[in-house]
Amino acid sequence: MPLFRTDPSRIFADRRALDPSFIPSRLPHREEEVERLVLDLSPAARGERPTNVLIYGKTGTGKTAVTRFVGRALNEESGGRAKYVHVNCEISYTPFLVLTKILSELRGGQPEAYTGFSQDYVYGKILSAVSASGVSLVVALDEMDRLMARGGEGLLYLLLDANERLDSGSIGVIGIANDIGITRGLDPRVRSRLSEDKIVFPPYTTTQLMDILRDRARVALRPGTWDDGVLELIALTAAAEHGDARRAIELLRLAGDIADSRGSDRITEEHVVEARRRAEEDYLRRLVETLPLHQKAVLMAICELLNRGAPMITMSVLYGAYSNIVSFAGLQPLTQRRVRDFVHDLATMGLISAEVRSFGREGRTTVVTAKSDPAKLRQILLQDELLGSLGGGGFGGQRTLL
DNA sequence: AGTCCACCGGAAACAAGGGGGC
DNA sequence: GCCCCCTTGTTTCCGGTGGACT
Repeated sequence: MPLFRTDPSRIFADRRALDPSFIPSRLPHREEEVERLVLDLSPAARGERPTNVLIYGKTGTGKTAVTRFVGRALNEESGGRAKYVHVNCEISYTPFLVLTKILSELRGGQPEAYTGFSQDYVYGKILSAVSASGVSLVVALDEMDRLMARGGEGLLYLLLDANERLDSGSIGVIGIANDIGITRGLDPRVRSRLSEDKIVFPPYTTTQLMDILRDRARVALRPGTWDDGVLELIALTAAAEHGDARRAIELLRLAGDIADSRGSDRITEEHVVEARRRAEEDYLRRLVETLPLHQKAVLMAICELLNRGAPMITMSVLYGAYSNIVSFAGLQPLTQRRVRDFVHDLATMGLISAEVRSFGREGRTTVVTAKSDPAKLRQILLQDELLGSLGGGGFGGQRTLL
């Protein structure tokens, strides 16, 4: 029996319509937000400076989709008077990378290497490109949160201040962030200039998610392969997780894939349940597999301590366990300060929870507890070449590393 | 009220690596 | 070949600090 099916899909009519990057022709329940953003950017369409705007909302509330949607229209309809550039700060996560991304977009979208040039040089090139063409440049900084820890404020200052230095043309900024508190601690001048307008994207409700899913299903799936019951199950799942539309669409695609691979001619609730299980496991696996080695070792130490029924994992206990594991592997342990950062990172990812607690005379320290299933984590960690080899092949049973 | 523990967490310095200009 | 720029990951340093204990 062949491993792959080559006959046309029984489920999908156009699977791309369920891609995360797909921009649909209409955005249900975001009409107001679209209208508001259009209003903010309309000066740019006439070649004037647009209103700077801050956009807030949790993941999957349509921030990126709305901004791209409006930005694309701006590029198409302004007759070259405006140029919209969308920067994903997950990828361009330093001021320098953002500036080079903007410059290469201004020069036609070909990625160019600017390493070795100074930030000032790239900034100057942007200013002269804008000035020479007289264009209204609109820069959207998506996932701006990522940038703030790495000198994002300086970049914002440069972009917002650019208009003072331009003879012709202008620059407007759209800041897109998950956290509403992102402007706290910003220089008041930067903050007030950036937030000339603020748009908050509320989470989608279950019924709104249903509408979105129905829209997508009509384009992406063959008629008769889905029903409202299936979509509702997906919508309920996503609504439970702060109304995340991206996740809802991903689940629909995965459920479709599962139905397809089983040769079914329709998506059932069973497929959705299976999709949900796989999505969770994939997420965990991806997260853990991409951790740097020492961070994996820290996580492994936590799993081992829990495995041995350690009553409480304090920083010193954890550091001791981590040092053991790393030394086993013939490596030099990193300092406790660094491990502290790792613990903090793991907690941010939701893999563990870490809480600073004081014990009076016994001092103050971070206490770590499990958040995901330690046995499952351990299973994934043992697939790492180095960590897995520590048990001498037959590892994975009851033996521990400590 | 003051002490003291066991770290916490910010900041700065440092090392190494990738890359360009001259 | 040397110098400069940017990035990433880490170490070093050090001024806090919550709350049980005296």
